Amino acid sequence: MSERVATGESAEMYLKAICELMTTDPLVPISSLADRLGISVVSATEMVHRMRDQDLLEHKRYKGVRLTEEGRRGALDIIRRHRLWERFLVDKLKLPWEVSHDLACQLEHATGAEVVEAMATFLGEPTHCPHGNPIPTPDGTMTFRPGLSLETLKPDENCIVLRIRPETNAALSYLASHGMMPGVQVIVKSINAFDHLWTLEIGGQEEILSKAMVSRVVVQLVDDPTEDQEVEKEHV
Amino acid sequence: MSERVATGESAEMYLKAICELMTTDPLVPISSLADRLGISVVSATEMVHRMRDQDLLEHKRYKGVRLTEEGRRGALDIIRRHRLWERFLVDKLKLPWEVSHDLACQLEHATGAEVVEAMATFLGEPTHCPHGNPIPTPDGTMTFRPGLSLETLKPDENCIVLRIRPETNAALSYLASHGMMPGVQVIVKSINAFDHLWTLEIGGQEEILSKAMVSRVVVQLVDDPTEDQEVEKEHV
DNA sequence: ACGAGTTATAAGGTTAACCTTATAATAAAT
DNA sequence: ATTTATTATAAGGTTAACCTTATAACTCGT
Repeated sequence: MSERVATGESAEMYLKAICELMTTDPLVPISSLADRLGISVVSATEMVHRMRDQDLLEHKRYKGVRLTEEGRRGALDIIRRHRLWERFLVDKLKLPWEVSHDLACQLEHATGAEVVEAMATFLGEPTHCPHGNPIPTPDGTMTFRPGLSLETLKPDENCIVLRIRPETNAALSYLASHGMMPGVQVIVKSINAFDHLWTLEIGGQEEILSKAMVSRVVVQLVDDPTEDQEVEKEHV
Repeated sequence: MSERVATGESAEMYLKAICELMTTDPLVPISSLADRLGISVVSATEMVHRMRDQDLLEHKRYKGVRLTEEGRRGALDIIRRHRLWERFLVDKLKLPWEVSHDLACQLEHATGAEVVEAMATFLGEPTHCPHGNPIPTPDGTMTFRPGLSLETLKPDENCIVLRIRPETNAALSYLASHGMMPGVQVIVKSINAFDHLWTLEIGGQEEILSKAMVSRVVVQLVDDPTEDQEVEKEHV
């Protein structure tokens, strides 16, 4: 993770986007990529070709795109830079949790290895970003804390938020405004199967969220559901 | 100094360069500009035209370029961002003094007002960069500590280094390797008028520097030249 | 006041990263 | 198996920021 692998800011954005979209399927359709980056499919295809020529990825026609080992290294490098900047912005500069993502997007492209590693030391080698996602190590490893999607829970189940994912500013702001952030306790109150609305108790407050939002939250079950109030005190 | 005035990284570099070259003459020839930015005169001229159309500067044919009020504001904004990043890199990340300039050049373009001001607070509202140059205030003021060029001194004169200027990585590294940095005491030992070499005592070490390098150092005279050793202890 | 040297402009080229519109190839679903 | 929807490619355009080479305009020193 020492020398920069991608040429240009743009390629870095592509690598990061592919990495994020990879979680559902390792083969990422160019259309999803274009969609996420807010550019046309034609432009994305062009860029994919350029990146294929640089051995950053493979392209299976009509199927999608998959990172090569070199591409994966580059992607993790950028994600490391990104998440370290997020930690800095939140922990040191006390900037709001929700805006740190977009601000880090600017900074991540302007940071070489020397600065990133000095930052990591300065921040105390953090392992997770403020949104709960793991920070890749310099040797290219990224391990998620085991958890399950909030949408798999049933009413009355009790959990702690591990992370929000994928990270986009709009979603982060929205969830933050409902108190949804890593470390917070959530209890499923009821699920309306008809219009897909979830009523949740988030850190003691009752909130209603759509299934789409609920599906972005990864949690860890709290096995001991004796008295809600008691458990809450333990964990918040 | 809130909203960004310049379009693109490149324009920001031009503004900064003009501001630095302005110190000798308020009318900066395009050729000097091109020289400093390491680009062709034709390209610099093109860019100057674009920036003139954006009212960032005026161009007096065959004379040079002068910043408008808007351009000046933009330039000071970038210089503020740049010098705050330098302080961060040196003070917090403990990166070497000489490399901080180039690293800050990357970061300065990736930082909006919110981050810069949060940084300033975090750093304790510093007034000078690690090379001794003043950090502009958010309202667009920049005041130099009064000083004189080291090249105006005579043998046996005694001074403290205030700043190095203009900042370029090569010059900073070179001067740093000879112990020349703000706060250090310098005594002029002898000046060879023939090949323009200056023999100096820099922080107790005898060093030889060219006139070109000496001219980049701004100092403050030490009025009390009783016993060199004594004075040194007071000031280092 | 003229010629050397500087400065500006004109003309045409390059690259990266985007765009639109139109057509062709393939996958998936009836 | 054929239609529909997705995906890819072809063709041509745009913008910012650079480049070179050539020519024109101007300044300044003698």
